[in-house]
Amino acid sequence: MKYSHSKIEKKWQKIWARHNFRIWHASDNPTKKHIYILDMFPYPSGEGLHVGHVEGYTASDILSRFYRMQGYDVLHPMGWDAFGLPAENYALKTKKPPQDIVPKNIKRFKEQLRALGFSYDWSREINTTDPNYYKWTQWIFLQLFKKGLAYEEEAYVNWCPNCKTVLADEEVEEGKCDRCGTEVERKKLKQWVLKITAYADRLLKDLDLLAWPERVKTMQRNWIGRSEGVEITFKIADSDRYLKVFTTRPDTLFGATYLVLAPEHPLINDITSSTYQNEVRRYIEESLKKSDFERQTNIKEKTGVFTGTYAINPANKERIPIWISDYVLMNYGTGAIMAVPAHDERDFSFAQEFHLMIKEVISPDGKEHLSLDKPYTGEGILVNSGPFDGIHSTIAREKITFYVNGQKVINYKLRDWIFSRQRYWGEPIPIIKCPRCGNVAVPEKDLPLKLPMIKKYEPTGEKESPLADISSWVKVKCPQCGGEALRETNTMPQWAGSSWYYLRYLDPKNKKFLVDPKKEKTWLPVNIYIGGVEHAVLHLLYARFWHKFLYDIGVVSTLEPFHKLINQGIILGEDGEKMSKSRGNVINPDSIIKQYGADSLRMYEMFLGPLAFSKPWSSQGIIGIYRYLNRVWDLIVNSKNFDVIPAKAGIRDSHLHGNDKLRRKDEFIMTPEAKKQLNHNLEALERIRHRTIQKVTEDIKNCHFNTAISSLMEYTNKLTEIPTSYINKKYFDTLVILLSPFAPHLSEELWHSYLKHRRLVAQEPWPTFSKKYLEDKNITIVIQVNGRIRGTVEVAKDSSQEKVQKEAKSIIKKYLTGQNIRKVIFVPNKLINFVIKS
RNA sequence: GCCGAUGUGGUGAAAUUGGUAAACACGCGAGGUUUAGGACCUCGUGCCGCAAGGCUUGAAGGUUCGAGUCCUUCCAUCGGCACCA
Repeated sequence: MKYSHSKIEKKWQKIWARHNFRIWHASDNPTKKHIYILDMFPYPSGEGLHVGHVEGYTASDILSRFYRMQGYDVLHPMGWDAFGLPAENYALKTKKPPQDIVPKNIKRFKEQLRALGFSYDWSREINTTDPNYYKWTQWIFLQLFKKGLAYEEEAYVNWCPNCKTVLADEEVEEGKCDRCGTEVERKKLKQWVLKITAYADRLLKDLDLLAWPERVKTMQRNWIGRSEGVEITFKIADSDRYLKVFTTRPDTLFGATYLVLAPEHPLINDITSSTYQNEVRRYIEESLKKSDFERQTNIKEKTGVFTGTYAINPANKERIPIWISDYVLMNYGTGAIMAVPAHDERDFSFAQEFHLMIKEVISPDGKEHLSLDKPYTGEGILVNSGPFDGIHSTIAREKITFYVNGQKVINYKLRDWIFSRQRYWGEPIPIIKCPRCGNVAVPEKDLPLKLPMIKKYEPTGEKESPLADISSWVKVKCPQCGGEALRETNTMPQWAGSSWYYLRYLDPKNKKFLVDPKKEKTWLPVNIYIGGVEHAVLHLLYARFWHKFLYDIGVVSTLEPFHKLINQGIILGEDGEKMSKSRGNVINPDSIIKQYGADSLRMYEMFLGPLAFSKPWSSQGIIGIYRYLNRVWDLIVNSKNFDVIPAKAGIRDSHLHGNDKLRRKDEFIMTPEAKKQLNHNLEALERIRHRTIQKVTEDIKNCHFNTAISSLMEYTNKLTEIPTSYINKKYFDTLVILLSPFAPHLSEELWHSYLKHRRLVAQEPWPTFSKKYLEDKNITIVIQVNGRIRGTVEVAKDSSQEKVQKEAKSIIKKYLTGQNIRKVIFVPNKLINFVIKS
């Protein structure tokens, strides 16, 4: 019998699919040990599943199957993140509504996931575009609105002229739209904004609670960008106005030789002296035209303009000029800085450009230097700082802050989350704009506020979404005063639905509430969350924000949603480059499944290397796994290996051919050496079985799937060395059970049809190992002289030093003759090291 | 520039607390089987050397009886952030 992967896989997929895959359903039984293993749900694009999805989903499937066999109640759900631009853009291109396209894509994805044998609990399937789902997305928005955490604000925002919508800061990469690559523009627009900054501190601090990869935590820390500093007030000279600046280095205050305002700073009009007004106006116009990105690209060349006005440095009462420059950003700190060119690179280059005074106040060696050719940004001793001379900068920070009555403040780089999109395919924002009452929440009983079908969903390119055209939908009575009002026509961003989906899996059909508190307590937090690193500052930050908000209003009981996060690495093309259509190096999972089967694909991706590494695909490599599965099949089904030992032992079997060999397996006459070898192998086999169970168990727990597979191969190789007829069936049972999370179809087939078990292998308890079998009776001890290996000796386990030393000495006699042994280091069951004088 | 991760054969990679570096595979070489190719099976395969032996985990130091593993400095690759005062 040949291993026919496609037949076997179809057969078992059909069996698993009975009763909507009931065998994979989580039971919600509160008395059982439970574990929540979650995948980042896919965006069902028209492209279908790629090999990167397969990697993460296989890892989580192995874990799920493993924990089920270990007796856990496992929650392993799947769903669809289907709102957002890709579906809508595809709809525009094909002139079909997204409502038609999305279900088709979902169907394709679901078939592909099924063809890979993933053990999802499909009874909990969710879809972010389903009104029964987004009802609760809207509900969460309303709670944010009621707490004042969702509000409208007129601000400069990122506008993508191609996607014709605003974007969140997180969606802009190097000044470009992360979706289409178009350079974003700066537009002043009134937008819905979520106050994520109110949670900045908690989002930062609680990272310490999480078992996440360090780089993801670092990315979030950098993104939140907390910095402690001081606000210092400067008096404007010849005026009774004041100006606040933010600095993290108040110790350098005596070196502040000018101030700089952002071009958007509200005080500019009031303080600019009449002679400089034209110049200032021109400069501001120029810089407001630039996008944030343009302002940030030319880092070296500084531009700016003098206001003609001076301020008083509160430390030394010196008059210092006030300048305007676009290297100062309005939306960080106070939009104004004190410039200390001697100790800051940006201020230094600005001062050089405009010939402003550079005054040294921090010196690494405590001496004054006549001139600086570059700024010194480190700590040191204060000079030129009046009463503070000679004090170390770290101490002077406090003292000078107190001296000038500075206010300690904490600033964050994190900005509030711009939450409206001028596009059709998203959750409608449940707000009614009433000319009398202002923004009014849609009553909760009217949720979901359904997204209406529409003829033209092209983006308007204006601040309204295409929904604005449907007057029957837009015109509405104000729920508060009953007067004529209009609906908000903007929709939510793609990230809304994915910010809480892990909660809905717990209770997907609950009509009364987002999630039953009892179920929430049973399952949260998610124990293991697997997905790509590309969501580090988008989805993962947004979801943590919403979760913390839901915690505050009592919907969830844990501080954090995802306890352990695992990022799978990227699978590169065979050329070592990122897979892409234009490079032509894309590997299609469907064709791999067709050629080698889902089991081979799953197992190959796991064998490739550590889960978190980026690894290139190798079409030779998958053949290696395919061969291995064939060997397992042959071992159990065809028992091809039976003649190995006799052949080695010198029995001539050349007159036997093909199937004759199989039939004649019991007729071998063994030579004494062959018998001895066989007995030795059989004795070793039980220890190897236990060790393999231990290794595979621990490796799966640690997600070391590549080494788990290695030890399965070693175990299989050992079994192949012994004639099948001598092997107790339990050795094959163990192999198939251990293999089943990796290659479930093949395993079920062998388990059922050849090892003749009645239950599914997936429902078999995971095997256990016992300590007493883990170690050999005899142990090889390494013999070293001065730490260099000179030989080995086999002794009984736990032999005394005396005994080992005696034997070892005789083995490496030639290295010791005439030498003075100074010291002997003995590590029981490991090594013995003779230290001799040289 | 700052932050994070990673550097081991021809390739993907293994290696409890520091204790036989290169497990498991791919590739390659030789042989077997096969009408042939493919598939399969057996043996070999870090480097130098005929051998004895010596060398080897990005580089250089250090700690130790002993370092891929610990410490210091440096280099390279990948990823993230980047005028955030």
